[in-house]
Amino acid sequence: MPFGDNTFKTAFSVDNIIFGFDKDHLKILLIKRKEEPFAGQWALPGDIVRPDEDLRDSAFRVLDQLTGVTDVHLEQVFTFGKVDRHPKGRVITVAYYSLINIADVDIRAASFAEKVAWKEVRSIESLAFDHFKIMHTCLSKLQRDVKYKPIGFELLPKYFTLTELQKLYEAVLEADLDKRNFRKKILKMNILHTTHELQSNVAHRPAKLFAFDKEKYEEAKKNGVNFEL
Amino acid sequence: MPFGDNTFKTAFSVDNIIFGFDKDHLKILLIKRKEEPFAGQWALPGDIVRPDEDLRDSAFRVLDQLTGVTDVHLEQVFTFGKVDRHPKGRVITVAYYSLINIADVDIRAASFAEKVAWKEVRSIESLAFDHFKIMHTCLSKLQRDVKYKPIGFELLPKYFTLTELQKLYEAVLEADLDKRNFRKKILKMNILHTTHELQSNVAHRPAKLFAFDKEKYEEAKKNGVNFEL
DNA sequence: GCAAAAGTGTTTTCATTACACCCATGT
DNA sequence: ACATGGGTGTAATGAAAACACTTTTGC
Repeated sequence: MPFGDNTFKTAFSVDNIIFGFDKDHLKILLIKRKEEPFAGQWALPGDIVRPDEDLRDSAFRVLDQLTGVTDVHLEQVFTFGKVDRHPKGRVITVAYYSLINIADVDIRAASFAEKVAWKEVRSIESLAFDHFKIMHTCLSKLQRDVKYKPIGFELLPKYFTLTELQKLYEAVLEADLDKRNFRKKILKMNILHTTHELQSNVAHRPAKLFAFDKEKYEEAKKNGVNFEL
Repeated sequence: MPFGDNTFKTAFSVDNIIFGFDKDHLKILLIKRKEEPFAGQWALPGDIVRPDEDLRDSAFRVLDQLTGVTDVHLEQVFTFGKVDRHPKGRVITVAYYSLINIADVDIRAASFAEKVAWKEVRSIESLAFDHFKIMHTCLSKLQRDVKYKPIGFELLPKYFTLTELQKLYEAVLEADLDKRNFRKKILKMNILHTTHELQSNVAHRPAKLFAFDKEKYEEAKKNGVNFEL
Protein backbone atom coordinates (compact mmCIF):
# COMPACT_ATOMS: atom_id res chain seq x y z
CA MET A 1 0.00 0.00 0.00
CA PRO A 2 1.74 3.18 -1.12
CA PHE A 3 1.03 5.87 1.44
CA GLY A 4 -0.11 9.15 -0.06
CA ASP A 5 0.65 12.64 1.17
CA ASN A 6 -2.27 12.75 3.53
CA THR A 7 -1.58 9.48 5.20
CA PHE A 8 0.04 10.90 8.28
CA LYS A 9 -2.03 14.00 8.89
CA THR A 10 -4.20 12.40 11.51
CA ALA A 11 -3.13 11.98 15.13
CA PHE A 12 -4.06 9.10 17.25
CA SER A 13 -4.78 8.93 20.97
CA VAL A 14 -6.16 6.74 23.73
CA ASP A 15 -8.53 7.83 26.50
CA ASN A 16 -9.11 5.83 29.66
CA ILE A 17 -12.20 5.48 31.73
CA ILE A 18 -10.85 4.18 35.01
CA PHE A 19 -13.68 2.82 37.12
CA GLY A 20 -13.48 2.49 40.87
CA PHE A 21 -16.02 1.57 43.50
CA ASP A 22 -16.32 3.17 46.87
CA LYS A 23 -18.88 1.91 49.36
CA ASP A 24 -22.01 2.75 47.41
CA HIS A 25 -20.79 4.64 44.41
CA LEU A 26 -19.31 3.98 41.04
CA LYS A 27 -16.57 6.50 40.33
CA ILE A 28 -14.16 7.37 37.57
CA LEU A 29 -10.80 9.04 37.63
CA LEU A 30 -10.73 12.47 36.00
CA ILE A 31 -8.03 15.02 35.43
CA LYS A 32 -8.33 18.76 35.50
CA ARG A 33 -6.70 20.09 32.35
CA LYS A 34 -4.06 22.75 32.70
CA GLU A 35 -3.70 23.71 29.07
CA GLU A 36 -5.91 24.91 26.29
CA PRO A 37 -8.18 23.79 24.85
CA PHE A 38 -10.57 23.24 27.72
CA ALA A 39 -8.06 24.46 30.33
CA GLY A 40 -9.49 24.15 33.83
CA GLN A 41 -12.11 21.62 32.80
CA TRP A 42 -12.39 18.02 33.83
CA ALA A 43 -11.45 15.45 31.23
CA LEU A 44 -10.61 11.80 30.78
CA PRO A 45 -6.94 10.90 31.12
CA GLY A 46 -5.43 10.09 27.74
CA ASP A 47 -2.42 10.57 25.54
CA ILE A 48 -1.14 10.38 22.01
CA VAL A 49 -0.18 6.87 20.91
CA ARG A 50 3.56 6.68 20.29
CA PRO A 51 4.63 5.39 16.88
CA ASP A 52 6.56 2.52 18.40
CA GLU A 53 3.99 1.49 20.94
CA ASP A 54 1.14 -1.00 20.65
CA LEU A 55 -2.23 0.62 21.04
CA ARG A 56 -3.08 -1.34 24.15
CA ASP A 57 0.26 -0.44 25.69
CA SER A 58 -0.54 3.24 25.34
CA ALA A 59 -3.62 2.74 27.41
CA PHE A 60 -1.62 0.85 30.02
CA ARG A 61 0.97 3.62 30.08
CA VAL A 62 -1.63 6.29 30.76
CA LEU A 63 -3.09 4.19 33.53
CA ASP A 64 0.29 3.53 35.06
CA GLN A 65 1.36 7.17 35.01
CA LEU A 66 -1.81 8.15 36.78
CA THR A 67 -2.24 5.40 39.31
CA GLY A 68 0.88 3.27 39.39
CA VAL A 69 -1.34 0.30 38.62
CA THR A 70 -0.14 -2.04 35.90
CA ASP A 71 -1.78 -5.38 36.29
CA VAL A 72 -5.44 -4.77 35.62
CA HIS A 73 -8.22 -5.59 33.28
CA LEU A 74 -8.26 -3.15 30.38
CA GLU A 75 -11.08 -3.31 27.88
CA GLN A 76 -11.21 -1.61 24.52
CA VAL A 77 -14.59 0.02 24.05
CA PHE A 78 -14.94 2.20 20.98
CA THR A 79 -13.01 4.42 18.61
CA PHE A 80 -14.20 7.99 18.15
CA GLY A 81 -13.24 9.52 14.86
CA LYS A 82 -15.31 12.58 14.00
CA VAL A 83 -13.23 15.10 12.09
CA ASP A 84 -14.08 17.94 14.45
CA ARG A 85 -13.90 16.19 17.80
CA HIS A 86 -10.65 17.93 18.73
CA PRO A 87 -10.47 21.71 18.17
CA LYS A 88 -6.73 21.71 17.46
CA GLY A 89 -6.59 19.13 14.69
CA ARG A 90 -7.66 15.71 13.58
CA VAL A 91 -7.39 13.30 16.46
CA ILE A 92 -8.95 9.88 16.44
CA THR A 93 -9.18 8.36 19.88
CA VAL A 94 -9.68 4.84 21.19
CA ALA A 95 -11.52 4.55 24.49
CA TYR A 96 -10.58 1.89 27.01
CA TYR A 97 -12.02 1.20 30.40
CA SER A 98 -10.28 -0.38 33.34
CA LEU A 99 -11.43 -1.53 36.74
CA ILE A 100 -9.40 -0.88 39.85
CA ASN A 101 -9.81 -1.03 43.57
CA ILE A 102 -9.71 2.55 44.78
CA ALA A 103 -8.04 1.59 48.05
CA ASP A 104 -5.08 0.08 46.18
CA VAL A 105 -3.99 3.19 44.40
CA ASP A 106 -2.35 6.39 45.18
CA ILE A 107 -3.29 8.78 42.42
CA ARG A 108 -0.88 11.36 41.12
CA ALA A 109 -1.34 14.12 38.63
CA ALA A 110 1.88 13.30 36.77
CA SER A 111 2.50 15.76 33.99
CA PHE A 112 -1.03 15.45 32.81
CA ALA A 113 -2.91 17.91 34.74
CA GLU A 114 -3.41 20.30 37.52
CA LYS A 115 -5.40 17.79 39.53
CA VAL A 116 -6.64 14.25 39.49
CA ALA A 117 -9.72 13.11 41.36
CA TRP A 118 -12.28 10.37 41.70
CA LYS A 119 -15.74 11.60 40.73
CA GLU A 120 -19.04 9.84 41.12
CA VAL A 121 -20.21 8.80 37.69
CA ARG A 122 -23.81 9.84 38.35
CA SER A 123 -22.79 13.33 39.38
CA ILE A 124 -20.81 14.15 36.25
CA GLU A 125 -22.64 16.55 34.01
CA SER A 126 -20.11 17.55 31.43
CA LEU A 127 -16.51 16.97 30.40
CA ALA A 128 -14.00 18.46 27.96
CA PHE A 129 -14.07 17.47 24.26
CA ASP A 130 -16.53 14.66 23.56
CA HIS A 131 -15.48 12.95 26.77
CA PHE A 132 -18.93 12.97 28.27
CA LYS A 133 -20.20 10.91 25.38
CA ILE A 134 -17.18 8.62 25.63
CA MET A 135 -17.88 8.11 29.31
CA HIS A 136 -21.44 7.09 28.55
CA THR A 137 -20.38 4.67 25.87
CA CYS A 138 -17.99 3.04 28.34
CA LEU A 139 -20.57 2.92 31.10
CA SER A 140 -23.00 1.16 28.79
CA LYS A 141 -20.36 -1.33 27.86
CA LEU A 142 -19.54 -1.95 31.50
CA GLN A 143 -23.20 -2.57 32.19
CA ARG A 144 -23.27 -5.16 29.44
CA ASP A 145 -19.95 -6.77 30.37
CA VAL A 146 -20.92 -7.15 33.99
CA LYS A 147 -23.38 -9.80 32.93
CA TYR A 148 -20.72 -12.08 31.53
CA LYS A 149 -17.59 -11.34 33.52
CA PRO A 150 -16.82 -11.23 37.21
CA ILE A 151 -16.04 -7.57 37.63
CA GLY A 152 -16.02 -7.83 41.42
CA PHE A 153 -12.51 -9.30 41.12
CA GLU A 154 -11.12 -5.95 40.17
CA LEU A 155 -13.25 -3.38 41.88
CA LEU A 156 -13.38 -4.77 45.40
CA PRO A 157 -10.68 -5.50 47.95
CA LYS A 158 -9.50 -9.08 48.27
CA TYR A 159 -11.98 -9.94 50.98
CA PHE A 160 -15.52 -8.67 50.85
CA THR A 161 -19.00 -9.41 52.09
CA LEU A 162 -21.88 -10.44 49.89
CA THR A 163 -23.62 -7.20 50.69
CA GLU A 164 -20.64 -5.23 49.41
CA LEU A 165 -20.70 -7.26 46.23
CA GLN A 166 -24.41 -6.69 45.85
CA LYS A 167 -23.97 -2.94 46.32
CA LEU A 168 -21.35 -2.97 43.59
CA TYR A 169 -23.72 -4.65 41.17
CA GLU A 170 -26.48 -2.28 42.15
CA ALA A 171 -24.23 0.73 41.55
CA VAL A 172 -23.12 -0.50 38.15
CA LEU A 173 -26.53 -1.59 36.98
CA GLU A 174 -28.41 1.26 38.62
CA ALA A 175 -30.97 -1.17 39.93
CA ASP A 176 -32.07 -2.65 43.22
CA LEU A 177 -31.52 -6.35 43.60
CA ASP A 178 -33.25 -8.81 45.88
CA LYS A 179 -30.91 -9.94 48.63
CA ARG A 180 -31.93 -13.58 48.73
CA ASN A 181 -32.03 -14.03 44.99
CA PHE A 182 -28.68 -12.28 44.61
CA ARG A 183 -27.00 -14.55 47.12
CA LYS A 184 -28.55 -17.66 45.68
CA LYS A 185 -27.34 -16.83 42.21
CA ILE A 186 -23.88 -15.63 43.09
CA LEU A 187 -23.21 -18.67 45.26
CA LYS A 188 -24.56 -21.08 42.69
CA MET A 189 -22.00 -19.78 40.21
CA ASN A 190 -19.42 -21.38 42.43
CA ILE A 191 -16.69 -18.83 41.90
CA LEU A 192 -16.37 -17.55 45.44
CA HIS A 193 -14.14 -18.92 48.10
CA THR A 194 -15.61 -18.75 51.59
CA THR A 195 -13.02 -17.70 54.10
CA HIS A 196 -14.30 -18.48 57.53
CA GLU A 197 -13.36 -15.04 58.72
CA LEU A 198 -15.96 -12.58 59.88
CA GLN A 199 -16.14 -8.83 59.91
CA SER A 200 -15.24 -7.30 63.25
CA ASN A 201 -16.13 -4.08 65.00
CA VAL A 202 -19.40 -3.65 63.25
CA ALA A 203 -22.48 -2.65 65.16
CA HIS A 204 -24.52 -5.52 63.81
CA ARG A 205 -24.19 -9.19 63.13
CA PRO A 206 -20.79 -9.61 61.45
CA ALA A 207 -20.84 -10.79 57.86
CA LYS A 208 -18.80 -13.63 56.41
CA LEU A 209 -15.89 -12.58 54.24
CA PHE A 210 -15.53 -14.02 50.76
CA ALA A 211 -12.84 -13.90 48.11
CA PHE A 212 -13.01 -14.59 44.39
CA ASP A 213 -11.53 -17.89 43.43
CA LYS A 214 -9.92 -17.53 40.05
CA GLU A 215 -9.44 -21.26 39.61
CA LYS A 216 -13.07 -22.01 40.30
CA TYR A 217 -13.96 -19.24 37.90
CA GLU A 218 -11.83 -20.67 35.10
CA GLU A 219 -13.47 -24.00 35.77
CA ALA A 220 -16.95 -22.50 35.71
CA LYS A 221 -16.19 -20.60 32.53
CA LYS A 222 -15.78 -23.84 30.62
CA ASN A 223 -19.41 -24.61 31.30
CA GLY A 224 -20.48 -21.07 30.47
CA VAL A 225 -20.90 -18.44 33.14
CA ASN A 226 -23.81 -16.09 33.29
CA PHE A 227 -23.81 -13.16 35.64
CA GLU A 228 -27.24 -11.87 34.86
CA LEU A 229 -28.79 -10.74 38.07
CA MET B 1 -2.57 19.58 23.69
CA PRO B 2 0.66 20.51 21.95
CA PHE B 3 1.38 17.91 19.30
CA GLY B 4 4.93 16.60 19.40
CA ASP B 5 7.09 15.56 16.49
CA ASN B 6 5.85 12.01 16.50
CA THR B 7 2.21 12.83 16.55
CA PHE B 8 1.58 12.22 12.88
CA LYS B 9 3.81 9.24 12.18
CA THR B 10 1.03 6.75 12.44
CA ALA B 11 -1.39 6.01 9.62
CA PHE B 12 -4.95 5.15 10.11
CA SER B 13 -7.23 2.87 8.13
CA VAL B 14 -10.58 1.13 8.11
CA ASP B 15 -11.27 -2.46 7.10
CA ASN B 16 -14.71 -3.81 6.27
CA ILE B 17 -16.14 -7.20 6.83
CA ILE B 18 -19.12 -7.23 4.51
CA PHE B 19 -21.41 -10.10 5.36
CA GLY B 20 -23.85 -11.60 2.92
CA PHE B 21 -26.10 -14.63 3.06
CA ASP B 22 -26.73 -16.98 0.21
CA LYS B 23 -29.19 -19.84 0.62
CA ASP B 24 -27.36 -21.74 3.33
CA HIS B 25 -24.08 -19.95 3.71
CA LEU B 26 -22.69 -16.94 5.43
CA LYS B 27 -20.23 -15.18 3.15
CA ILE B 28 -17.95 -12.17 3.18
CA LEU B 29 -16.65 -9.99 0.42
CA LEU B 30 -12.91 -10.27 -0.17
CA ILE B 31 -10.51 -8.62 -2.56
CA LYS B 32 -7.50 -10.11 -4.22
CA ARG B 33 -4.64 -7.69 -3.69
CA LYS B 34 -2.70 -6.57 -6.69
CA GLU B 35 0.18 -4.86 -4.93
CA GLU B 36 2.79 -5.71 -2.39
CA PRO B 37 2.73 -6.55 0.40
CA PHE B 38 0.66 -9.70 0.11
CA ALA B 39 0.12 -9.28 -3.64
CA GLY B 40 -2.12 -12.00 -5.00
CA GLN B 41 -3.56 -12.83 -1.61
CA TRP B 42 -7.10 -12.41 -0.42
CA ALA B 43 -7.71 -9.57 2.00
CA LEU B 44 -10.44 -7.49 3.55
CA PRO B 45 -11.41 -4.35 1.65
CA GLY B 46 -10.16 -1.27 3.42
CA ASP B 47 -8.53 2.10 2.94
CA ILE B 48 -6.67 4.89 4.66
CA VAL B 49 -8.93 7.33 6.50
CA ARG B 50 -8.77 10.74 4.87
CA PRO B 51 -7.89 13.64 7.14
CA ASP B 52 -11.14 15.43 6.38
CA GLU B 53 -13.41 12.46 6.65
CA ASP B 54 -15.24 11.06 9.66
CA LEU B 55 -14.09 7.58 10.56
CA ARG B 56 -17.47 6.05 9.91
CA ASP B 57 -17.67 7.76 6.55
CA SER B 58 -14.44 6.09 5.48
CA ALA B 59 -16.01 2.75 6.12
CA PHE B 60 -19.08 3.76 4.12
CA ARG B 61 -16.88 4.96 1.28
CA VAL B 62 -15.06 1.64 1.05
CA LEU B 63 -18.35 -0.19 1.04
CA ASP B 64 -19.81 2.08 -1.60
CA GLN B 65 -16.81 1.80 -3.91
CA LEU B 66 -17.00 -1.95 -3.76
CA THR B 67 -20.70 -2.62 -3.87
CA GLY B 68 -22.52 0.60 -4.71
CA VAL B 69 -24.48 0.11 -1.51
CA THR B 70 -24.83 3.13 0.74
CA ASP B 71 -27.77 2.68 3.01
CA VAL B 72 -26.87 -0.20 5.27
CA HIS B 73 -26.14 -1.09 8.80
CA LEU B 74 -22.47 -0.55 9.59
CA GLU B 75 -21.13 -1.63 12.95
CA GLN B 76 -17.80 -0.69 14.46
CA VAL B 77 -16.16 -3.75 15.94
CA PHE B 78 -12.63 -3.28 17.15
CA THR B 79 -9.46 -1.30 16.56
CA PHE B 80 -6.28 -3.19 15.85
CA GLY B 81 -3.13 -1.35 16.80
CA LYS B 82 -0.11 -3.61 17.08
CA VAL B 83 3.04 -1.81 15.95
CA ASP B 84 4.00 -4.53 13.52
CA ARG B 85 0.65 -5.42 12.01
CA HIS B 86 1.50 -3.78 8.70
CA PRO B 87 4.91 -4.57 7.17
CA LYS B 88 5.26 -1.18 5.49
CA GLY B 89 4.76 1.09 8.48
CA ARG B 90 2.61 1.84 11.47
CA VAL B 91 -1.02 1.46 10.55
CA ILE B 92 -3.79 1.30 13.08
CA THR B 93 -7.02 -0.03 11.66
CA VAL B 94 -10.64 0.07 12.72
CA ALA B 95 -12.76 -2.90 11.72
CA TYR B 96 -16.40 -2.49 10.76
CA TYR B 97 -18.89 -5.04 9.65
CA SER B 98 -21.88 -4.50 7.47
CA LEU B 99 -24.77 -6.67 6.41
CA ILE B 100 -26.05 -6.69 2.87
CA ASN B 101 -28.32 -8.74 0.71
CA ILE B 102 -26.09 -10.39 -1.88
CA ALA B 103 -28.78 -10.26 -4.53
CA ASP B 104 -28.97 -6.46 -4.27
CA VAL B 105 -25.40 -5.73 -5.21
CA ASP B 106 -23.25 -5.82 -8.18
CA ILE B 107 -19.70 -6.04 -6.94
CA ARG B 108 -16.87 -4.29 -8.69
CA ALA B 109 -13.17 -4.36 -8.09
CA ALA B 110 -12.82 -0.58 -8.30
CA SER B 111 -9.22 0.44 -7.98
CA PHE B 112 -8.78 -1.82 -5.00
CA ALA B 113 -7.84 -5.05 -6.40
CA GLU B 114 -7.47 -7.53 -9.13
CA LYS B 115 -10.66 -9.32 -8.12
CA VAL B 116 -13.50 -9.17 -5.70
CA ALA B 117 -15.48 -12.19 -4.62
CA TRP B 118 -17.88 -13.56 -2.09
CA LYS B 119 -16.29 -16.32 -0.04
CA GLU B 120 -17.93 -18.65 2.43
CA VAL B 121 -16.80 -17.66 5.89
CA ARG B 122 -16.29 -21.25 7.01
CA SER B 123 -14.04 -22.03 4.09
CA ILE B 124 -11.58 -19.19 4.64
CA GLU B 125 -8.31 -20.40 6.04
CA SER B 126 -6.03 -17.42 5.83
CA LEU B 127 -5.94 -13.81 4.72
CA ALA B 128 -3.34 -11.08 4.21
CA PHE B 129 -2.01 -9.05 7.18
CA ASP B 130 -3.90 -9.83 10.41
CA HIS B 131 -7.16 -9.94 8.47
CA PHE B 132 -7.97 -13.49 9.44
CA LYS B 133 -7.97 -12.49 13.07
CA ILE B 134 -10.03 -9.40 12.27
CA MET B 135 -12.54 -11.55 10.46
CA HIS B 136 -12.92 -13.78 13.49
CA THR B 137 -13.38 -10.86 15.82
CA CYS B 138 -16.14 -9.56 13.59
CA LEU B 139 -17.79 -12.92 13.28
CA SER B 140 -17.89 -13.25 17.05
CA LYS B 141 -19.42 -9.84 17.34
CA LEU B 142 -22.02 -10.68 14.75
CA GLN B 143 -22.90 -13.82 16.69
CA ARG B 144 -23.40 -11.74 19.80
CA ASP B 145 -25.29 -8.93 18.04
CA VAL B 146 -27.67 -11.30 16.37
CA LYS B 147 -29.23 -11.94 19.74
CA TYR B 148 -30.30 -8.35 20.22
CA LYS B 149 -30.85 -6.97 16.76
CA PRO B 150 -32.91 -8.12 13.81
CA ILE B 151 -30.16 -8.90 11.34
CA GLY B 152 -32.57 -10.60 8.96
CA PHE B 153 -33.64 -7.14 7.84
CA GLU B 154 -30.38 -6.60 6.07
CA LEU B 155 -29.23 -9.99 4.92
CA LEU B 156 -32.39 -11.30 3.32
CA PRO B 157 -34.47 -10.04 0.41
CA LYS B 158 -37.57 -8.05 1.23
CA TYR B 159 -39.85 -11.08 1.24
CA PHE B 160 -38.71 -14.33 2.74
CA THR B 161 -40.01 -17.51 4.26
CA LEU B 162 -39.54 -18.50 7.86
CA THR B 163 -37.36 -21.37 6.79
CA GLU B 164 -35.02 -18.97 4.99
CA LEU B 165 -34.85 -16.86 8.13
CA GLN B 166 -34.13 -19.91 10.23
CA LYS B 167 -31.35 -20.99 7.88
CA LEU B 168 -29.82 -17.55 8.22
CA TYR B 169 -29.76 -17.81 12.00
CA GLU B 170 -28.37 -21.30 11.79
CA ALA B 171 -25.60 -20.15 9.47
CA VAL B 172 -24.64 -17.23 11.68
CA LEU B 173 -24.83 -19.12 14.95
CA GLU B 174 -23.45 -22.38 13.58
CA ALA B 175 -26.18 -24.29 15.32
CA ASP B 176 -29.28 -26.25 14.46
CA LEU B 177 -32.52 -24.78 15.66
CA ASP B 178 -35.84 -26.47 16.29
CA LYS B 179 -38.35 -25.47 13.64
CA ARG B 180 -41.39 -25.17 15.87
CA ASN B 181 -39.61 -23.33 18.62
CA PHE B 182 -37.96 -20.98 16.16
CA ARG B 183 -41.28 -20.04 14.59
CA LYS B 184 -42.99 -19.61 17.92
CA LYS B 185 -40.30 -17.26 19.15
CA ILE B 186 -39.85 -15.22 16.04
CA LEU B 187 -43.59 -14.70 15.63
CA LYS B 188 -44.06 -13.81 19.27
CA MET B 189 -41.59 -10.96 18.86
CA ASN B 190 -44.20 -9.39 16.66
CA ILE B 191 -41.82 -7.73 14.23
CA LEU B 192 -42.83 -9.55 11.09
CA HIS B 193 -45.51 -8.53 8.70
CA THR B 194 -47.37 -11.44 7.13
CA THR B 195 -47.97 -10.84 3.48
CA HIS B 196 -50.59 -13.25 2.28
CA GLU B 197 -48.47 -14.15 -0.70
CA LEU B 198 -47.12 -17.63 -1.17
CA GLN B 199 -44.07 -19.02 -2.89
CA SER B 200 -44.75 -20.35 -6.35
CA ASN B 201 -43.16 -22.96 -8.55
CA VAL B 202 -41.75 -24.96 -5.73
CA ALA B 203 -42.05 -28.70 -5.69
CA HIS B 204 -43.61 -28.80 -2.27
CA ARG B 205 -46.23 -27.00 -0.27
CA PRO B 206 -45.58 -23.29 -0.90
CA ALA B 207 -44.45 -21.27 2.08
CA LYS B 208 -45.92 -18.01 3.27
CA LEU B 209 -43.85 -14.94 2.57
CA PHE B 210 -43.02 -12.54 5.36
CA ALA B 211 -41.41 -9.11 5.53
CA PHE B 212 -39.82 -7.29 8.44
CA ASP B 213 -41.96 -4.54 9.82
CA LYS B 214 -39.72 -1.73 10.96
CA GLU B 215 -42.51 0.08 12.77
CA LYS B 216 -43.49 -2.97 14.75
CA TYR B 217 -39.82 -3.47 15.54
CA GLU B 218 -39.40 0.06 16.85
CA GLU B 219 -42.50 -0.51 18.95
CA ALA B 220 -41.21 -3.81 20.26
CA LYS B 221 -37.83 -2.31 21.05
CA LYS B 222 -39.38 -0.01 23.63
CA ASN B 223 -40.41 -3.04 25.63
CA GLY B 224 -37.06 -4.72 25.13
CA VAL B 225 -36.44 -7.20 22.34
CA ASN B 226 -34.59 -10.41 22.75
CA PHE B 227 -33.54 -12.47 19.77
CA GLU B 228 -32.02 -15.34 21.66
CA LEU B 229 -32.99 -18.48 19.88
C1' DG C 1 -32.93 -3.71 74.97
C1' DC C 2 -32.58 -1.52 70.77
C1' DA C 3 -30.64 -0.38 66.30
C1' DA C 4 -28.46 -2.28 62.21
C1' DA C 5 -27.31 -5.29 58.93
C1' DA C 6 -26.71 -10.61 58.18
C1' DG C 7 -28.62 -14.60 56.94
C1' DT C 8 -31.98 -17.94 55.24
C1' DG C 9 -36.53 -21.22 51.81
C1' DT C 10 -40.61 -21.73 49.59
C1' DT C 11 -44.04 -20.80 46.18
C1' DT C 12 -45.49 -18.90 41.86
C1' DT C 13 -44.71 -17.59 37.37
C1' DC C 14 -42.73 -17.76 33.05
C1' DA C 15 -39.63 -19.14 29.40
C1' DT C 16 -37.25 -22.99 27.23
C1' DT C 17 -36.94 -27.46 25.51
C1' DA C 18 -38.17 -31.69 23.43
C1' DC C 19 -40.82 -33.94 20.35
C1' DA C 20 -44.00 -36.27 15.54
C1' DC C 21 -47.38 -36.03 12.31
C1' DC C 22 -50.37 -34.17 8.45
C1' DC C 23 -50.50 -30.74 4.39
C1' DA C 24 -49.89 -28.66 -0.28
C1' DT C 25 -47.46 -28.67 -4.30
C1' DG C 26 -44.61 -30.36 -8.62
C1' DT C 27 -43.14 -34.14 -11.16
C1' DA D 1 -48.27 -41.83 -5.96
C1' DC D 2 -44.23 -40.15 -4.23
C1' DA D 3 -40.79 -36.78 -2.86
C1' DT D 4 -40.10 -32.37 -0.80
C1' DG D 5 -40.26 -29.00 2.44
C1' DG D 6 -44.37 -26.33 5.05
C1' DG D 7 -46.85 -26.00 8.91
C1' DT D 8 -48.65 -26.95 13.62
C1' DG D 9 -49.42 -27.88 19.75
C1' DT D 10 -48.56 -29.87 24.18
C1' DA D 11 -46.23 -31.51 28.19
C1' DA D 12 -42.04 -31.38 31.15
C1' DT D 13 -38.35 -28.90 32.96
C1' DG D 14 -35.83 -25.32 34.85
C1' DA D 15 -34.89 -20.47 35.79
C1' DA D 16 -36.44 -16.08 37.73
C1' DA D 17 -39.19 -13.40 40.79
C1' DA D 18 -41.65 -12.32 44.84
C1' DC D 19 -41.70 -12.32 49.50
C1' DA D 20 -40.75 -11.88 55.78
C1' DC D 21 -38.76 -13.28 59.73
C1' DT D 22 -34.85 -14.67 62.94
C1' DT D 23 -29.86 -13.92 64.24
C1' DT D 24 -25.75 -11.60 65.91
C1' DT D 25 -23.28 -7.88 67.19
C1' DG D 26 -22.09 -2.91 69.33
C1' DC D 27 -23.68 0.59 71.97
